[in-house]
Amino acid sequence: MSEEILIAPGVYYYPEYFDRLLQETLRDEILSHANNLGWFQPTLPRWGTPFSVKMFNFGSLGWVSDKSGYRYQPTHPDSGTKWPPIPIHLLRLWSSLRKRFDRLERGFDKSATDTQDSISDNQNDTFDSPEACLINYYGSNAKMGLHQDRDEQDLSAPVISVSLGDSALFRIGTAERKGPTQSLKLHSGDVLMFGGSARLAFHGIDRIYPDTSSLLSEGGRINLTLRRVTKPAAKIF
DNA sequence: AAGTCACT
DNA sequence: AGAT
Repeated sequence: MSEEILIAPGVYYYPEYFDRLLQETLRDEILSHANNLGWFQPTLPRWGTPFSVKMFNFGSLGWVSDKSGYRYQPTHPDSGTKWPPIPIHLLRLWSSLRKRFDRLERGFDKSATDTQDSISDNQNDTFDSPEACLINYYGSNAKMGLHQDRDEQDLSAPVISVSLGDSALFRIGTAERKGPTQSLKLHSGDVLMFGGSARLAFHGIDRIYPDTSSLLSEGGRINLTLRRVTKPAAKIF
């Protein structure tokens, strides 16, 4: 496992989790699908004001927003096409860090169960695989105001996010809008995970630092967020 | 208000 | 630039 840094209760930072080769693999898979089916531009409920970021999704359910509201749906809002499957490297990331999070939350010592800490898949993982992978593309002037991820029925699983491309200034606070915040500079390949007491923490992107990465030829930043949406089915032995 | 702008 |  790469370095693990506790930012706040329930907020974990893994700098340089993905090496350059894996970043390139993820980039290629994301861009081929998103450019093929098309990015969509989310708009604010009621007002219809467009976001500055472009979006796309992988997985059985994708997050979308328009005048009707925020919601998860299995199809692209423009074409009605089903979202492509979540890339294998992201499923592995989820499997690994989701287990890690449970142990950290339950207060277990890592060494006690380390031999079980495999990133390999097995049938028991299906019940807890990520259903949604939202992809946000930030141009050099794009921002994302402070908000909560609260459109999921199941808030017990953490949110896991991956940064690709240009660096960004990320800010995260508490579950209260007026709570104190901390800023963190995220770089290409970094992973951030927040859940438990931080699952409803307000967070956002204050700015993108242009030309700080060569990963994306057109510049900008791609952020991937893996989430559980529906209540997981009961595990039966 | 997952926006945009303002102020310290 | 960075924090709010």
